[in-house]
Amino acid sequence: MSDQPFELDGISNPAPEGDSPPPAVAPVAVDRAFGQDNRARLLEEYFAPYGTVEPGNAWKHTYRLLLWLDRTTGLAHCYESDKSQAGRPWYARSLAFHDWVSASLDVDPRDLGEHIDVLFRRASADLAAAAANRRARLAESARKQRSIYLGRGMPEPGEDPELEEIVTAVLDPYLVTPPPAEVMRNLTERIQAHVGQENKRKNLVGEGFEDAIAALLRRVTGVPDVHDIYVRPSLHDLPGFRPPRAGSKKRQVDLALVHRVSGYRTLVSCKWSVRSDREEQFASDFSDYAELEDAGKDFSYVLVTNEFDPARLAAACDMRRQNAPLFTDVVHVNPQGVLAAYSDRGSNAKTEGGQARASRRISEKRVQALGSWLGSLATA
DNA sequence: GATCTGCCGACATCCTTTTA
DNA sequence: TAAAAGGATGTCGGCAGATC
Repeated sequence: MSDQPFELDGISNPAPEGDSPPPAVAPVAVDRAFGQDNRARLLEEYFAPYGTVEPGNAWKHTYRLLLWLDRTTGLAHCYESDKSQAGRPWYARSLAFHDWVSASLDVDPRDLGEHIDVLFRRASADLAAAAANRRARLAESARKQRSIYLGRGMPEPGEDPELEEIVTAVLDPYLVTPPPAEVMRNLTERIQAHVGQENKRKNLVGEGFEDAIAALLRRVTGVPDVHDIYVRPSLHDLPGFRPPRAGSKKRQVDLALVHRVSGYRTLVSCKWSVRSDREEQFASDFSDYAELEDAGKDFSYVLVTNEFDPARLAAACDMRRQNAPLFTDVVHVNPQGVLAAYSDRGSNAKTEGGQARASRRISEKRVQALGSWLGSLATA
């Protein structure tokens, strides 16, 4: 893959608002910066310079688009942050993964953050711009709303006395004069926005992962010629599935592929990460799909994930329905990244049961690489 | 002490209903 | 009829108790 042609300048540090006019926002981002239309626009922009995608590079695009740095460690996020703190077992694994992914993307480990997380950073910039526009638009009515309380000492929007106190207490020895109230308010608003930003990520990662995989499917040579690709379709819009009974909730699937010649159907569940409640959902989803299957023909059920937890990854491989594996294929963005994390040299772990089990699933190819799955679809 | 397991909160979007 | 409000749904990571 060539060096990042996608323009990222200015994403991380948008200019402070001040008196400057509100920034321009793409129309699709005005109300729903994280919505599917804006995600589609951002993906289109991202992939435009590349044209088609080699299956072997699919994981690089996925990580450039969606992987992020854990703010508490500065390392590529591959596990829950509380267990990834320095000195704890997953810190060593996070270091190993960060080292591996930096080398594989051919970037300096210190600069990795500038090369990944494109989708979230772009959508967040749109969100901030849209919020600035909205504030500017509502400023006049806000002024009217506050006017009847003039002189009553009403708090200003964005004021956070506790946070201001922390900031001024720390900086006090270095300040010649206390910052003006407006400057402090602007600072606390920016700190709050920065801290609150991480909570929004999961809203983008979820469907953003599905969109990114769909975008790759459409760009790997051969796949769109051989398969019709559906993103979050209703099940009954796919051939061979019937609508649910009246009054029952309609069923959706994350992604679906239908072979253009044979009509063979592949239902895909995309989950960036897995928890046990989601594992249960896999089984109940499959049972719903099977119940609504109306053509009397087989279909595949595939999991695409970026889960690093060995127990969860192995469990997904081993889940069964009746006398067959639940998932036809378990696809990981890059199993080599998982193995790199497990191979950390600083770990003092005593038990390796889960890791050994997950590693075995990878070596047996039960966990398949995204690239090889895409390649197999192109030739299917 | 490490790993496994399950629950929960924060959030955004999307769809439906209500209000002006 | 358009805008606003309300509610449902679905996403994920964080967290903590249970187990090994």
